Amino acid sequence: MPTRPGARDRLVEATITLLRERGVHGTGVAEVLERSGTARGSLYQHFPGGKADLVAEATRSAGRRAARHVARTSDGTAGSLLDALVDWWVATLTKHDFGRGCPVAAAALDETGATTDAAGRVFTGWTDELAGLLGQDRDPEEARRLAGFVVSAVEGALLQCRALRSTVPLEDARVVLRGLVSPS
Amino acid sequence: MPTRPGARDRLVEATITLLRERGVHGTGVAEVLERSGTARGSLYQHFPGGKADLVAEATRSAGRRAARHVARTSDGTAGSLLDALVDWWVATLTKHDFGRGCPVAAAALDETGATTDAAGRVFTGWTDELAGLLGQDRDPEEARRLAGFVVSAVEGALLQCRALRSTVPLEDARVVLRGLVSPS
DNA sequence: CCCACTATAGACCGATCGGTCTATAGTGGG
DNA sequence: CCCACTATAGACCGATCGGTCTATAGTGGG
Repeated sequence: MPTRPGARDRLVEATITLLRERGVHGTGVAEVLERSGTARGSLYQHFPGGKADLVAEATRSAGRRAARHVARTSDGTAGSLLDALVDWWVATLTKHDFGRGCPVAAAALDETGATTDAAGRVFTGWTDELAGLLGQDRDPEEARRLAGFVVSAVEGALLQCRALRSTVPLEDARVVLRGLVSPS
Repeated sequence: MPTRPGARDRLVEATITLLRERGVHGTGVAEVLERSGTARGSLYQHFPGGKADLVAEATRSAGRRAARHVARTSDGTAGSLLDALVDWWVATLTKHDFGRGCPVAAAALDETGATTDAAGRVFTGWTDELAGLLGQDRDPEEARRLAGFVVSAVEGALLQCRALRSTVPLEDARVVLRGLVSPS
C-alpha cells in the first residue's frame, strides 16, 4: 500500500475534480476539505492566497498532467495525439455521465486574474507543443494557427458534449480535425 | 423615450449579462435584482422556479437573439455567416476587455439539469440552422457534422480568447473554418 | 366598481461562503 | 534536545447565498 499523499497533493487533487464538476465559483473550500480529508489550516499553510491560490495551482497541475498523459499515450504523430485526446475524453465523459469537463476551461471562465492567467498559460503550452508536431509538415505560422485551432475545437466540442449529453460533437471534431492535421 | 421594459424583460436581460461575466454559479440573485432595478417579489412571480428558471429562460432568450442577429448581419451564405459571427465576437471581446463570453457556454457548464438542457437545445438549434446553409453544397450528413464542428470551434476559440486576453484564437478559427465551409 | 394581476420595498429565514484563529500533536533535522 | 514545520480538529467571523413573506400601490379588464 502506497503512503497517503501529503495534504498539499490531496488538496490539489480534490480541487481539480471539483473544478471539472462545478467550475471555480461552484467549488467551495468546505467541500475541497471534505473530499480531500484535509484540515482547514493545512489549506492556508500551503496556499497562503487561499482559494484563488489553490485554484490556480490546480489549473497548472491539471495542464501538466494532461500534456504528459497525451504524450505518453500517442506515438508522437499529430494524428495519434488527436486520437489519444478524443479517446480519453470520450471515455471520461461516458464514465462520469457527462458530469466532468476540462478544469482548464473552468478556470478560463473565472474572472479572477490569476486564475484566467493560469488557464491561458496552459492553453499556450498545449498549443506550442502541438505546433511542434504539426510544424514537421508545414511552415511555422500555419502550424501554430492549426495547433491553436485544434485546442479550440476540442474544448468547444467538450462543452457541447456536456450540454447535449452526447459524445457526437467530439467524434465530429475527430473526423474534421483528422482531415486537417494529416499531411496532404 | 420608449417605455421602460417590463420587470420580466429586465430580469432576463440582466441575467444574460451576468451569465456572460460570471457564469451560473457566480450570478447572484441579489445582483440580478440590483442591475435590473427589479423587486425581489417580481422575480418569483415571473419565474416560480427561482434562479434555475430564470437562468434557463435567459439561456434560451440569448440563443434566439444570437441566431437572429447573425442571420440579419450575414447575406445568407455560410462564409458571410462565419464572418458575421467572428466579427461580432471580436468586437464584443475588445469592447468589454474580454470580460464577457457566451451565456450559452456558461449554461452548458452548470450542473443543473434544466440549465444544461436549455444550453443543449440552443446548440442544436444553431447547428441545425447552419447545417441548412452548408447542405446546399454537401450531403446532409457531412453538412450536419461540419455545422456542429463550427459551433464547437467558435465556442472553444471564445474560451481561449478570454483566457489569453487576445482575439487571436478567433481569428485563427476564422481562417481555418473559412477553408472548410467554402465550397471546394 | 371591484378584483385579479403586476409591481415595489424591505424584513426575515437557515444555509453556506471564504477566511482567521486557538489548541494540540507528531516529526525530522540541526 | 529542541525548534521549526506540518498536520489536525474545530470554534468563530462577517458576508452573502437563494428563497419566503408581509404590506402597500397602481392598473386594466370584466
